[in-house]
Amino acid sequence: MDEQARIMQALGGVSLAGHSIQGGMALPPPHGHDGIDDGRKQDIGDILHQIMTITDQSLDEAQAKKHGLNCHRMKPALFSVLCEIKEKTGLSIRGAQEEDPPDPQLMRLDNMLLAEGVSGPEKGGGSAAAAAAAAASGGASDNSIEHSDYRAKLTQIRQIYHTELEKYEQACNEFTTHVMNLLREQSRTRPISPKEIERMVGIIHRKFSSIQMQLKQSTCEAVMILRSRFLDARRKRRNFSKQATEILNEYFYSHLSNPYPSEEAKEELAKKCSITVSQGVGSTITVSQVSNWFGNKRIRYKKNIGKFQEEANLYAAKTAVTAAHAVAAAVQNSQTNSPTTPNSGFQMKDEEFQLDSAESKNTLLTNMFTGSSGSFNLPNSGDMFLSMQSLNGDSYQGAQVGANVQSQVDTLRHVISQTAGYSEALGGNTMYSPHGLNANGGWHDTTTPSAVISPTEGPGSVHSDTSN
DNA sequence: TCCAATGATTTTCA
DNA sequence: TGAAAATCATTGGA
Repeated sequence: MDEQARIMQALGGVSLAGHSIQGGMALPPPHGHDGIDDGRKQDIGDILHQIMTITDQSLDEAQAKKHGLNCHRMKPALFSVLCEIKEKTGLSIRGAQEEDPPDPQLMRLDNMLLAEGVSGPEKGGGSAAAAAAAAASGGASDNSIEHSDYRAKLTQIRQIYHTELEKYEQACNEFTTHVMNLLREQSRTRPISPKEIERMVGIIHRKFSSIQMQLKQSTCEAVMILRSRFLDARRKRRNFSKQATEILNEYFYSHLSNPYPSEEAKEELAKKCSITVSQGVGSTITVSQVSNWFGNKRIRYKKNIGKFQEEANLYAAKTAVTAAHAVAAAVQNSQTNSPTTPNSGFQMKDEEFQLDSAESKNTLLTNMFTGSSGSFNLPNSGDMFLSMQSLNGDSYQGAQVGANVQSQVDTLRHVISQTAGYSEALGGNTMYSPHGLNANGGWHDTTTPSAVISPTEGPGSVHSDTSN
């Protein structure tokens, strides 16, 4: 109403077709009385009055009035004047509200959403961010589970963002169209210039862009939370299962002279640990975790050898017994498998693991654990342990071993007890002697780190590492 | 709640 | 680039 009143006031004194227009019926006539002028003034006053009071009337009544006004003979002239005035006012307003510069906050949000892969073309749902985080965590492929989780959540955010953005754009367009239609409709009865409509559209877009900003801000917050959780999760740890720790410890203590597993060995250990590990969904031990474990183990062992002696004894004994069982099983196997050809040698699962029958078993066993030359030579107990396990599997049945075998085991134990490094382990009373560490606190320099499975050999094959 | 154990990360070095 | 060393941070038992 105020706007109308202002327009009406502005109309006061404006010349219309050579006549002065007076604003409203209530306004006093400025000049002298003229019969014809009075009549016209009356008409204009009527129209304006009706315009002013049109909103106070019922819809039907207003529609009827509106129609009447549209058909009024003075309407076009009045309308053009009003448009002229409105145009001037509109221009001044428009001049005052020139195009806003791009909001830096919005630009920041846009850039972040683009960097995180939320907005812009889909390229794996923020794989760049995930890769960056992976690089920070030290292993690109090792964190694939976490990455896929991250990516899945980011994709979820992306989808929600795009759905909401679509809804927002739709709502914005619908509202703009509605307002434009409304203004176009109203422009028949009140002066609304195209520029004014344009300005109104601009206002609507600005209002909607604040909603868009909120949406972008919320999305950014969600991404930040997800990211921080993902990065924090890297620090979260779960203890390895007992079996996994045992496997790693067994390898460590049996390779004490050179506890540096090769990449293949690490992979094999990781695989081995993952089979037995039970830490819930997605809790496989990775190669980098194996590396971490050995790194920690080496440093902690070196720092406090005394503390680890008991553990070393335990694992050394375990390794020796496992080996003994494996050999006993092999002996048993040779006896049962080749009854008609006792001198043809015995063959185990692996084809490479063949022995010349000319050697007596005791000599064989002695050679095995003293590292002396022979067709069957175990380099160190570590390789022995793992190789034997893979040869013999976990299904070794002690009951199958007869008295003869048992005596072989006893012999073996005796032989092992004389082998450097494990003498105390089987003696029980004396402490395990840490070997491999040199005077400087470092491990002896060995040729190549032994592997669980040599790349050139199959499972269960025997290596020729004589570092022990 | 404390604290040792331990997995992970960061920094330094060869 | 891998390992050592230091450190952080969580876990789990007492």
